[in-house]
Amino acid sequence: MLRLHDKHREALFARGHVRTLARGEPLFHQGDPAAAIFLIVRGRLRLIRRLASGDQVTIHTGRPGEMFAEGALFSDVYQCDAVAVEPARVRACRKDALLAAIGDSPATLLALLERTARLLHDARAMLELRNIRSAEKRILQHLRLSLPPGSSDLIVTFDRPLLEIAEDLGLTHEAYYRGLAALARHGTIKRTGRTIVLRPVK
Amino acid sequence: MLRLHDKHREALFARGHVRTLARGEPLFHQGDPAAAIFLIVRGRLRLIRRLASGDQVTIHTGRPGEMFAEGALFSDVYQCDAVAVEPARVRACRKDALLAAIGDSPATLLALLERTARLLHDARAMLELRNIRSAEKRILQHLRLSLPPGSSDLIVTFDRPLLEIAEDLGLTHEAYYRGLAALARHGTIKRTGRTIVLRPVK
DNA sequence: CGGAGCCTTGAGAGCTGTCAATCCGGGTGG
DNA sequence: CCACCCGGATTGACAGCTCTCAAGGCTCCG
Repeated sequence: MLRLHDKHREALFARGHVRTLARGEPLFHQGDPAAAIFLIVRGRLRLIRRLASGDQVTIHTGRPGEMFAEGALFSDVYQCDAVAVEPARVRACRKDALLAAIGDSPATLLALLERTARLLHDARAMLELRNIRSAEKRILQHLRLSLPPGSSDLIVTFDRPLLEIAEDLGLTHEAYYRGLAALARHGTIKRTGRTIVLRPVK
Repeated sequence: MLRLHDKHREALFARGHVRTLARGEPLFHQGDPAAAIFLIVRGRLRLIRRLASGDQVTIHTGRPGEMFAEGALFSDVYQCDAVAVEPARVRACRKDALLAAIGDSPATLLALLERTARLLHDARAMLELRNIRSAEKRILQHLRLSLPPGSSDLIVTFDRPLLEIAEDLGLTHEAYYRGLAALARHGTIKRTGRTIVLRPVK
């Protein structure tokens, strides 16, 4: 879930063992010794907790480019099962290697903390977005949050299918398209493919 | 948003300036020099981002016991406005004091990273919960996640109003009560006040 | 040319939000 | 000591919104 700066990430995972998984194939199991953390190269993986009650709860869904199962850094065994939602490829980084690397330099550790804090911030912003019940308003606020910070123009361009954006927002893609269409109809936005221009609020 | 171990927290905030806020009163403004982070003693505070478009988006809502505005650690100025949602009291910790404290000991820094990673984990689990559309299933999965880990019995006891639990789950309290009632009707749970016993799955 | 994703729109049903009313327990002030 | 009030808990009725299912068009690529 953490995402290091690119150079650090490369260094840590460059020599790592690569593993290819079929749909539904497990990467590790709850209770296995926590020996490594992973970088997702392709596909999506799920962390699934098996409970005393006998059933399971999905804890997280990891995407390409993200670090995965970094909770293992702070535990001797994996706390969840990890399985591939779709055909996937991951690169492993042994835990001891990573701990040694960050143990060397407090600066690296601080950078890691910063990035984690930022991810936490993002996750919480996402939760706050989901408190908006109306699809149209939620979509609009998300667009506003997606504005490149610092820039004064009001243009958002998504670099992945709107399908996925909808999923992030907790909406079906149909509801998302309809919401965008409604916003465009009211003149609040102008859309061309994945590029959206917001109308300033007076 | 971070939450340090209690002793550390006490030490850091013990001498901190205390500030009392009325409903709607601002704690700081976007663009102010980031001089301190806060511990929420009472009430709830919101981080609100003012956008180039002219309107605002809520980024986070902080609760009593939580650290607040710790993003300020990594920025020279506050990125958001902070206002009290209700009458509130906070304790400040100057940023330089905090940085000095964690600069002294890498172990403290690592502990802080661990806690942040855990909060990130929790936030993402919450997001995953919200992907469950059905109120009844969402409530049930939340109960399962709320089981004290390690214990083999299936009892959850909430230490705050169910009203707030509902809010966390993104449901109205009415929908939450109805969901609980339905689960009890089907025999999936047994409830007495804020204590709930889950039925094992077969 | 054909297929696979992605995008788009329609119609209908079900679920949740909203509004409203009631009950209960605890705390407060007269 | 009692009356009152307030916040939490609970349930009913209804409207509205989103999900689901379905169908069709688009673009890119083999």
